[in-house]
Amino acid sequence: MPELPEVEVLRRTIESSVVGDGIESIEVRERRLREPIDTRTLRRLLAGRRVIGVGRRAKYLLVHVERGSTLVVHLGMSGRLTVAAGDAAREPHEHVVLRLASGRKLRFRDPRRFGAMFALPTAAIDGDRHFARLGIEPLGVGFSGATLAAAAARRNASVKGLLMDAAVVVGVGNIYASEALHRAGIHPRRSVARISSERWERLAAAVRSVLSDAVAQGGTTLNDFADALGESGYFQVLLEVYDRAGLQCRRCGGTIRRLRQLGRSTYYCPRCQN
DNA sequence: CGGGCGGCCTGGAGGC
DNA sequence: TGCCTCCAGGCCGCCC
Repeated sequence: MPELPEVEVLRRTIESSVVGDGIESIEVRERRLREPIDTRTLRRLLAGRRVIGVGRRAKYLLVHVERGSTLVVHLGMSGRLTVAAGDAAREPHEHVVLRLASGRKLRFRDPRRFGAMFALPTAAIDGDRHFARLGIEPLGVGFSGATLAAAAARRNASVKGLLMDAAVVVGVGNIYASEALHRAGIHPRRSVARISSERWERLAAAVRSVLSDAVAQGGTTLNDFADALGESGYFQVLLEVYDRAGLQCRRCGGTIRRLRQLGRSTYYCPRCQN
């Protein structure tokens, strides 16, 4: 589902459309998400307050409201958070509706219910169990090949496993891990113990470039990603390996292969990745 | 402690 | 057409 670029695109569209608007009321129709929704806390911390900013940490969207509270939204695999007219017809799996002072509604849909929605004091975010163990932001300052090399010390995992470990670097899921490794020319199964510092730098740069290119394209829409206004992304047409098994590598002409790794599909080009 | 795997859910695609 | 199986972008907790 949504990885860092999709959540960042959502952040920007939510920010431009709801900052300044007020949350009038909160209706929870289905509380059984990955974590059950605590409706009373949502109402206590959010109702009657205006949205003052929208942030993101890893794949979590942070909707900051007046008087020091934050609504946290995680899209899981199939979640969508969209702004709609107040009288818009209810959509399937619309679990939470926030009525806004402008008359519109912010609605959360999630067919698979792998998502999460909760509220907490803004000052408590860093210490909260969802955030306390998260690693570095790949598009922020300080992320480099040295970050990855340091995390690789005393480990023996595959490089793809390291990239997808949120305690090391956040926001990189199954699609962008495959894409970044392809850009860097590194085989996804390569042990982290056998990667030179030059390759770590190349990989960190590839992670950064693939994520920022995806943000610029509005994210990747394979099935259900859409931003706050319901717009799809376009990065899927620029994917070099993901979901392209059997097709030609656009860089070297080799044939893209799929393998099973950590229970997930990994895509790579055996000719230009080693 | 690191790392691998199953489980949580529903829907869509593809095979028979 | 219908039924079955597999698969999906995340994350947590359990096990070794």
